[in-house]
Amino acid sequence: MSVTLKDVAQAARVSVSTASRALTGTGLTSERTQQRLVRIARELGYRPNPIARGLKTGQSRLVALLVHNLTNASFQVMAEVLQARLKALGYQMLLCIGGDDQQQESDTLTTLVDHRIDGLIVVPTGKNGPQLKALAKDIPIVCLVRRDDATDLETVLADDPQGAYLGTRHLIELGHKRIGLIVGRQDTTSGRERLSGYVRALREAGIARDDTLIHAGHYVPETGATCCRKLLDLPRPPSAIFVANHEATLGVLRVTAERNIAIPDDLSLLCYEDMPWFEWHRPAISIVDNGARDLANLAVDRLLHRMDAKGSSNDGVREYRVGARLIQRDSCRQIDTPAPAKSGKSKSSSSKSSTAKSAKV
Amino acid sequence: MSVTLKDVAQAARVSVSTASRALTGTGLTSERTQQRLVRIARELGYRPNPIARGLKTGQSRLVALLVHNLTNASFQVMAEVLQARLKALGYQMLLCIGGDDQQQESDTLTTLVDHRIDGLIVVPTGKNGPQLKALAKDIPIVCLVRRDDATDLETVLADDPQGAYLGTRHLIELGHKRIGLIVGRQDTTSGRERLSGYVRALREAGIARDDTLIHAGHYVPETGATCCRKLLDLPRPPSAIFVANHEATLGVLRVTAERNIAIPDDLSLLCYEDMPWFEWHRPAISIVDNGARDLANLAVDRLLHRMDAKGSSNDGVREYRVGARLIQRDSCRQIDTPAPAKSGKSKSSSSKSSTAKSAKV
DNA sequence: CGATAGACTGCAAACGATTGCAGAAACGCT
DNA sequence: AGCGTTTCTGCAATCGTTTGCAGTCTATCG
Repeated sequence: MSVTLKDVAQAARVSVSTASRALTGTGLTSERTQQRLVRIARELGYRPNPIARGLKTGQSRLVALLVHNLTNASFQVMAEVLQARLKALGYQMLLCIGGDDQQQESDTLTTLVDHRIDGLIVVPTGKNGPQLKALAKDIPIVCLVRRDDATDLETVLADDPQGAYLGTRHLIELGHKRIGLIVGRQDTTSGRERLSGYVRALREAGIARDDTLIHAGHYVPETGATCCRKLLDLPRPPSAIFVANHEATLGVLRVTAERNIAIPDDLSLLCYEDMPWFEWHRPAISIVDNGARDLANLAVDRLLHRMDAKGSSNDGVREYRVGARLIQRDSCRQIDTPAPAKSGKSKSSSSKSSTAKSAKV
Repeated sequence: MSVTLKDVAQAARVSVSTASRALTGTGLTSERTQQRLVRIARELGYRPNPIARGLKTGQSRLVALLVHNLTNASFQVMAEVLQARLKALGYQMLLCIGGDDQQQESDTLTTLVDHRIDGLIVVPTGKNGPQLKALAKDIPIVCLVRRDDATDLETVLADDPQGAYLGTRHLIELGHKRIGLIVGRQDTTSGRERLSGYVRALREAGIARDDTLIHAGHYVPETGATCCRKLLDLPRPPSAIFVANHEATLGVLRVTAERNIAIPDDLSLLCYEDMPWFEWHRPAISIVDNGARDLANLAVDRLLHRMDAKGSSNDGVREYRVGARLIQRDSCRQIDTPAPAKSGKSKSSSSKSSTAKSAKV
């Protein structure tokens, strides 16, 4: 069907081997034939067959990204970054959705290695640690966003302790003393780390930790809602809430809307991770950005490095952190007065200028 | 590295050909050896090498899904559905992000055919019509969500005329007479079709079409915002807005929030396409669902059909529509009174029961 | 001028499967 | 027993590349 190396060789009246060498540019052919073959190949529209090549070389020029779902906006931008970077390097990215099912993820994994992918970037669910570990012997693997404790794979992570610290400190600087935290379960690394950052910021500011202000749960909207209710129902409710996950944010927004709580006037809201609609929301939601772009870029870098330095590639470093940064929008407000009695219905209306920045004066 | 067919054959003391036949189950081997080989293969952990197989058979058991981005939630669920279905059939799905760049999409396309994918499901951007057309001669292609007018490829579409009709009629039934429409550009099929559905519903209801109520533009938040402003600034603003795209919805929500317009009390809002946060938004946003799941399923069906009936597979039908359906939530309100003077600031507070359904009484 | 190194080139064997063809074995039939 | 069928098996070619090895040619040098 398509034109093969043999066709090119025939057209050029050379052997296939010469054609191969000329086109792959091994430098073992004369300048002249090399150029001639390149020209002829182009004229004929020759495209090397990656399957045949793969069979011989054992490489596929395929790199897989395995995630468990795509709903997280961070994954989307990471996927896009990876796609772009890898393509530029001559690799095709395979984006695979593992799903929540352990078995399905495992199957996908084996299919991928069957296809002899050259590298794998995976957001580990923690359900297939052993398999990953075994696979890592054969192909370069880099973990992204999460660490799999069952393995000692190289991992690229957001600096969660620092991000949570940054966010909390921001709220403290705005004058908040009672800051509610809705965080991930404490049996996950990210849950623990985000809590630790929060705690550290509090301690540095000399604010006593109040465990009634701290709620942990799964990263789903429902968690956000129930935790938010609990916080608001406290005898002394917080003046600010730090939601350590975008899914949970949905629940919080819902509850505050239901209770007619104005953000940021009645309550400041800070969120971890960005969503495209956050800046379109009214008020636009301030966030701690986990740096998805940087994460993705670093992940490719590490993976490529491993793919080059095949085998012995143990640099010692196993964990890379990329810094989080604060993006101030309109959902956090300076508290200057020592908190006047909450009216519970103080309609905030417009005044777009009530952002953290401008209120700082 | 891994165990090959030859290893299995040796272990079983048969030739590779016999082993091959036994394991692929061509029925040309004796029951006994067949079973024996299957057993041995399993014991040895034999996994056929798809690359080698592909080289010989010209098939790859790979099916690609090419989209231009992943931000649209519909694409996410479609991707998940396709992944699941295809995996069950023994195919691996390749999810590829074409991006906005025509060149990049084109490159991806050629890479895919280089890799001898068995089939392609593509959301056409319209930028690579000719290439798609050419490719269609070699591999089965099904277009999804959009039609590429430059080709006559088999296409699976949402029933946009019907969806828009459904939504508009819903608003009319709620008593709305002046219904703003923010729709896609009229040089796109979906833009035209959604407009046509809107117009038809109006006509059926005997409502005169008012072109000041109709605004078209790109599917981005900014469009939503500017169009929304124009609508609200009308001497006689609409009592309901139908936004024919989820991105534009962001802009609309922003503007209504800025202007302190209460939904649904001051303005009913209906949106095309679902987003995960729509039902968490307050008020939860009613939508016309384009049936992403059905679309995806139908697309696989069609693709598989083409892949089976290779070559002559021209059934005549080139376009499949899957029905849209209305999902009522809380953003549309019954208009019973002949529209009392708009106070412009009527704070709506809570009363969660003001949904379309309950207000119907 | 002849030897020899160096630069190219071609032959042929891989890579790991599938598959047409032909031979071998087993079987039934006259 | 002889023969034709049927059923199973193995040989070897093939898919489109890459690559070790050996051969050819040119050029350079003594």
